[in-house]
Amino acid sequence: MNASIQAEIKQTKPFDSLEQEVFLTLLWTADRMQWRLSETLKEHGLSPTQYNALRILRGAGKQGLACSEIAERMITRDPDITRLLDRMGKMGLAQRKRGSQDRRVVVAQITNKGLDLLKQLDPVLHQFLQQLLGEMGAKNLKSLLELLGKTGSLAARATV
Amino acid sequence: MNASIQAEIKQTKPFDSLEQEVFLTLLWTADRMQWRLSETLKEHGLSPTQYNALRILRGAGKQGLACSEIAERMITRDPDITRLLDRMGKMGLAQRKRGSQDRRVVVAQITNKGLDLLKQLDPVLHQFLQQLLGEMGAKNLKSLLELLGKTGSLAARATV
DNA sequence: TCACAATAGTCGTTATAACGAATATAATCC
DNA sequence: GGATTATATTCGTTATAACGACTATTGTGA
Repeated sequence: MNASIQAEIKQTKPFDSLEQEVFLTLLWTADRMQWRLSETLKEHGLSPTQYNALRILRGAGKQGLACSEIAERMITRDPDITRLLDRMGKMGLAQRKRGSQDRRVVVAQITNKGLDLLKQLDPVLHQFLQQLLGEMGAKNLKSLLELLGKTGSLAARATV
Repeated sequence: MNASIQAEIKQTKPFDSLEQEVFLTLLWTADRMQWRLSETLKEHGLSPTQYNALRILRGAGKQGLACSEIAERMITRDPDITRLLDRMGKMGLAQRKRGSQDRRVVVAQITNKGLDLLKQLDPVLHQFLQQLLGEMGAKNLKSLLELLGKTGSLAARATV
């Protein structure tokens, strides 16, 4: 069944264990998907990280969001939100200001330019996802989601 | 079911589509797993990329492998194998030489030091994977593998 | 209220990744 | 067989990521 993936990573030997096979296949699949995403976003001058942050800022609305909150919501962790926002500020997609109550926090907001860019990207991304995963069908996608949920909660636990 | 993942990425709004939910969950899960792996490998002075390359070189045996072959087998794509091997060479884990038939190719081999390191890491990684995924059970893992196989072959296609 | 700890970001530095151009060698095609 | 194209890798450069140390601000407890 997974002969194709095994062929893709040109693994000649069988995997050491089922767990290893799942682990490698999961990382491999995610890496290819992220690559596809970055190809798509590149045409619009964004990296996946920047797109992710922009979506988060749009979701936060006008009141904006603290840097630490942004970090928590990122799909791919980025330990240095400061410079990520620097770059996005330079591109005119986001802006920052000191918090008024707690002057330690820096609140970031999406700009109108950022909103416009996202609006332009929404149908692009929708189509991207349909092309990438639409063939799977709802039933398979739901099963996958359920299994990934179990897996992810294990990966998120601090126990390992 | 996926309430926990949704909580983890602090997504307040529901996802735009099932495809998007699967996509984000997959990337998120893989990112957390890779992070776990890098924490584990860090204690031994390796990055996931280096570990991956080292495993590939071990699999290739004594005759070694061309740089381009290594690139194809990597779980996470790395466009610059040259410098990856530079670093691993500096660490004494790998060595390179020009191919004898085709003098364009550079063949890389794992060193004894590299083999020793991997031997030391094998049980560590086995335990890591058991802790990370062992609870899932064989049935779930096999289902996950099958679904990832379908997904991955879509992501690998050059069509999108 | 004053020291001390905790929190939120920033920034200097080093390491690694990404992008292209460049080099060297091999294969191919008049 | 010489020009041309393809292949394999290297390397210069820029961008981004990772790791810590540092600053500013707030909370806390004697």
